Amino acid sequence: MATMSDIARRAGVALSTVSYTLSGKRPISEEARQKVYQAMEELGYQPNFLARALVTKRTKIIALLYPSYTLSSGQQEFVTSIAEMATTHGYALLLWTSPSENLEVMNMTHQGFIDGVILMEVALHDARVDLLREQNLPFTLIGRCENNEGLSFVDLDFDNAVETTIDYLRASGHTHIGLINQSEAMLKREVGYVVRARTAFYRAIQHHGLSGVDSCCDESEQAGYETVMRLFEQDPELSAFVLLTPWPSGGVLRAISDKGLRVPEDTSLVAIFSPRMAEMTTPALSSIEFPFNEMGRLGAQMLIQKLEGKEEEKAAQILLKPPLTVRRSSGPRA
Amino acid sequence: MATMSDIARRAGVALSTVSYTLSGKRPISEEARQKVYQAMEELGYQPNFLARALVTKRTKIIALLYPSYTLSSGQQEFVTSIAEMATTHGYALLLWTSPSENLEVMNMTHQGFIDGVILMEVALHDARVDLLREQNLPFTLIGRCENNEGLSFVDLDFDNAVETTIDYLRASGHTHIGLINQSEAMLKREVGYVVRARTAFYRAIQHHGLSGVDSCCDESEQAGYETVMRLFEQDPELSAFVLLTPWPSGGVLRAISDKGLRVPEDTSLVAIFSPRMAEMTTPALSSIEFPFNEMGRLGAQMLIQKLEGKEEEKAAQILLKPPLTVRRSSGPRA
DNA sequence: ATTCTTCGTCGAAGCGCTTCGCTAAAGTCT
DNA sequence: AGACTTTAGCGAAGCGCTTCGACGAAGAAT
Repeated sequence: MATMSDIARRAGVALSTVSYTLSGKRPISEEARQKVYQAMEELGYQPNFLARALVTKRTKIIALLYPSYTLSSGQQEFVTSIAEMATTHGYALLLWTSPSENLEVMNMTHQGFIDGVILMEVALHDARVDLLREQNLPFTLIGRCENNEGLSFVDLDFDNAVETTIDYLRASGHTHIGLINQSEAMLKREVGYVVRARTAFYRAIQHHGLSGVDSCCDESEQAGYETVMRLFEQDPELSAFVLLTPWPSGGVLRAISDKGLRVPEDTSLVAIFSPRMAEMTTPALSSIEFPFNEMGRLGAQMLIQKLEGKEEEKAAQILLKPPLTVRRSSGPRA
Repeated sequence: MATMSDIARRAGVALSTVSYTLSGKRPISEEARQKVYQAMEELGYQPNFLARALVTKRTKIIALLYPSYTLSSGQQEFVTSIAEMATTHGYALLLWTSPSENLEVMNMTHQGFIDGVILMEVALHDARVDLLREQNLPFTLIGRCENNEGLSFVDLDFDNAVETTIDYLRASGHTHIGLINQSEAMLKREVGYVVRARTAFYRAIQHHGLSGVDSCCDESEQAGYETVMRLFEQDPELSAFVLLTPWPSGGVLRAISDKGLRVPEDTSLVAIFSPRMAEMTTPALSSIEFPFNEMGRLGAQMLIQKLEGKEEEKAAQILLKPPLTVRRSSGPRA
């Protein structure tokens, strides 16, 4: 690999001249510029970003920090839109796992490699936030904590989403509603939207004088089946379900069908996840249009602005309220 | 941020002594070791990986290189398993996009930042392979080219998968079969499995004296619907479809249903993609069990072995032949 | 007692780049 | 013509680390 000093020698100029021709931070004569470019061409020069980063303290890498080894269903969909936004702005995306039980790792790893961080699966009380603050690393959240003072985040307004859903179901004549939430593990970790969805669910139920039950559900077809069966045992009069995780959907439908019920005539289903997922089932699921792409893009954009712009802008806090799209899985109670 | 020289000063030892205590590459007295650790503690020292990498020429970062901005359906599922394997071995994963029409980007970006590369959506003739070779960057493929001499790859044996599928359908009495392939764009780019699936399809059709039609299909419900309708126009006697992309599945089922046909009584469906996706539809799709996790893990492992081990092991070439799982979407022709 | 080995430590070079301060040469102004 | 600015380019310092060679002080061997 040719280095700058190779170029300098070959072009017959000083090392710094080469650097300045590349960066354009000082005027360079046309003549020198030509010689430098030619030398670069001949030697197949490629700048070493590591060396540059060591000096400039900027790597143009941002990290996507998620707590477990495997991303939970929804979170995966953020990745590409974040990566796209990052790439567009000349940043690369580093996937960074920190098992939430061992934050030590976060300390040691990648010091200096990362310009900023996007936090996923944010918990109500998230130790990572404190750590990041302490380390003085710029970061934004996709999701939010309980106390969000001074934090930049983009999140879906789950309270609103659940309320909208319950309103809609109530208006369709449903009085006994089940909530099928994310996994037990995520609830235990107090991941923001999981807790919020649950709370909002019971608040809305109570507010309208309805009757509701909820359950966590793992990310598999079978779990969906079992969860529905269990909920029906708790309340045989259930006529509607709200789904927060896509993978169990098939099992949910199977269980309802096994119960001798039809969707949407007897039982209504409303999903709060990616529309692409909602359209895979038969019948297609009515759903709150979870704007993964927009959220990912916004999160990345907010971070990049922090990195590029003047440090002290106010923390941007964005709460999206996507509409409900009615598909084939819901309707008036027969 | 405290640096090594801060530690050295505080501990009253030489800079190099600090370095050696950390790396253990030379013996250090217990006494010195203690002083160093204490100083590190007091100053909250964290090593700067950038500086280290500049010297050692290793960043412990591997890149996942994909050709477009957005990952196509299947590819997404590799990401987490690769990330997991990488993390386990102390590597981080960088998401790296190179629009296939502009490989220049690959040259300039991230020189020095990347120890090795995993290539996704490999085309039969893939310019990126040449480039990577030229740059002397270690890499492995998930997928494969036409000529794979000297390449390390892990791929699903699509020829075998398609043959197995056609065999099964034929044995079930189906004689007119449709193939619903990935998008036109991917076929045009000659992405390996897209081309191979198509070729293998017609080879198997011909071999058994069946009749077959194929079509590309974009990644949406609507596209699935339209594709099926189009294929039925080409051959009204179709009684089975092979699916290579999950998102259109809902639309495929809807179209079949609109035609007044039932699955599986009238029409059989077999998928070649992730079982999780196959279980979302109703009825759940029979499918070749695409081993995303295993492939991702193997791909990452192969690369890491290259990076860690002796340079010159033979290129590992792994071709997986997963079995067909029959679910509810297929059966004997009525 | 003298030489030969280890052992623990130190200083300095160097990875490939950016950037600062300086200096000639050339251009501008009275 | 002299003083003053501007322009283009040079050399050197330094980013934070690894690693090499050297060197006293012990301990082992003769």
